[in-house]
Amino acid sequence: MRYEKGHKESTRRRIVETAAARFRKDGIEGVGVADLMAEAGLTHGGFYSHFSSKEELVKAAIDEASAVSAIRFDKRVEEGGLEAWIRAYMRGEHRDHPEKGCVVAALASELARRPKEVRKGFSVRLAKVTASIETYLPATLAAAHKRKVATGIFATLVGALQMARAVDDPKTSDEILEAGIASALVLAQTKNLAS
Amino acid sequence: MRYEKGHKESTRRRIVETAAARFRKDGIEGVGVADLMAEAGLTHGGFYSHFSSKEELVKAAIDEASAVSAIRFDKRVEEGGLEAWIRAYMRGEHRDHPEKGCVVAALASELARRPKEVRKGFSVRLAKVTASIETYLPATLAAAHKRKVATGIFATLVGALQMARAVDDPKTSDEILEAGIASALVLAQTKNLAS
DNA sequence: TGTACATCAGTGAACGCGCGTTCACTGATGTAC
DNA sequence: TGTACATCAGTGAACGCGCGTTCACTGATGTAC
Repeated sequence: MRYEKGHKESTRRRIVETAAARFRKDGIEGVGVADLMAEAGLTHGGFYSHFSSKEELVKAAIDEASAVSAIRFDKRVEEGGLEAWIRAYMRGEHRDHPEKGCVVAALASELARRPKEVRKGFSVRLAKVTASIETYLPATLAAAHKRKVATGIFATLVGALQMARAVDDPKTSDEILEAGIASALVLAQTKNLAS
Repeated sequence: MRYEKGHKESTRRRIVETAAARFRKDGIEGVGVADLMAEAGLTHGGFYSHFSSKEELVKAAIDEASAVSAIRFDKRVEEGGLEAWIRAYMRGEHRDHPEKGCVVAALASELARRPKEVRKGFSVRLAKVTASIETYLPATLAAAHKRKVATGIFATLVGALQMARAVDDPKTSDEILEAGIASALVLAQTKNLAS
């Protein structure tokens, strides 16, 4: 072989990482295979020796982005607790750089239209993030209620980040981020749930 | 003129309404002009006597969908209060029919990538919905805090609905809707905010 | 050690297709005389 | 009242373009003898 061992694997990883960033920045349908390959320093023809279709890359890219997010979440929460993660998630930097950020906030509405296989990987990761959040909630909450609140916290952050990105006025956008922090913190301190 | 007065206006409205539904269902980039015109019972060539570009239709369709949502919100909240609206928003029927539902949940992540003019109309509507929610929050909340909580409630619903749509398992999806209701209700009953 | 051959990641031209957009045209009706 | 003409919403063929995908090819290297 003319390339050293592991060369193909590292090329594949480079394509997946490029795609994970570009999909979050420009949307899945907003990025073409040729465009992506050029950004990875390759020509488009070679794409199909790595993936059988664009959809297969979509799945790999979402899995990759989810995994990286999960690792970053765990690290942040270990260092500073749930509140530090909430504040980090709602930072202006996160809003302004979707390509490096949460894949749920960047692609949720597009993800709903993808084939089941793509959504499967996403679901698994979502469950893990929610489970992690649960462990940081007040002990007074019943187990079943912890799950609900954890899901609610994540939903609040995802919704707020998306709204902050979609709004046209920077001041309003900043206010939405602040509102997201305040609301997520209220949920994080919930002592018990009705019913 | 060979068509009765107001004919063109009603055709235009029909195109906008068709677009408002299809964009929410299949995404803005997932629906073509020809496809849309056929669904409205027309041929694609006539499109440009109504709109100067697809982007102009996108703006009109989002304004239309936002206006209809706002009216439905006001009606629901007048009838049954904030809790009734929260429960209606988080219904399985809403999750399963994005084409008739909230435009924010259906398109938020795509909207962030649209030109400023499109986002402008969206921002105005978002502010109105938030202002409406505010009026139903506990009087013990300071005015500035009402805004934050109202934004947080809407963010929670939007995020939860999107997650419920993206997840691959129906049971998990139902649980997310329940979590969205519980969390939004916690926020709706917040008596005061720290700081 | 030197030559012939096999390997295979990556190349780049070409494919059919659907996109947004343009434009010369149609034909039913209202208006002018 | 009857004929000639103007109007203009809607038609449908055609445009250039970029998409995802295919495929014959390249050329640097490892292996066989």
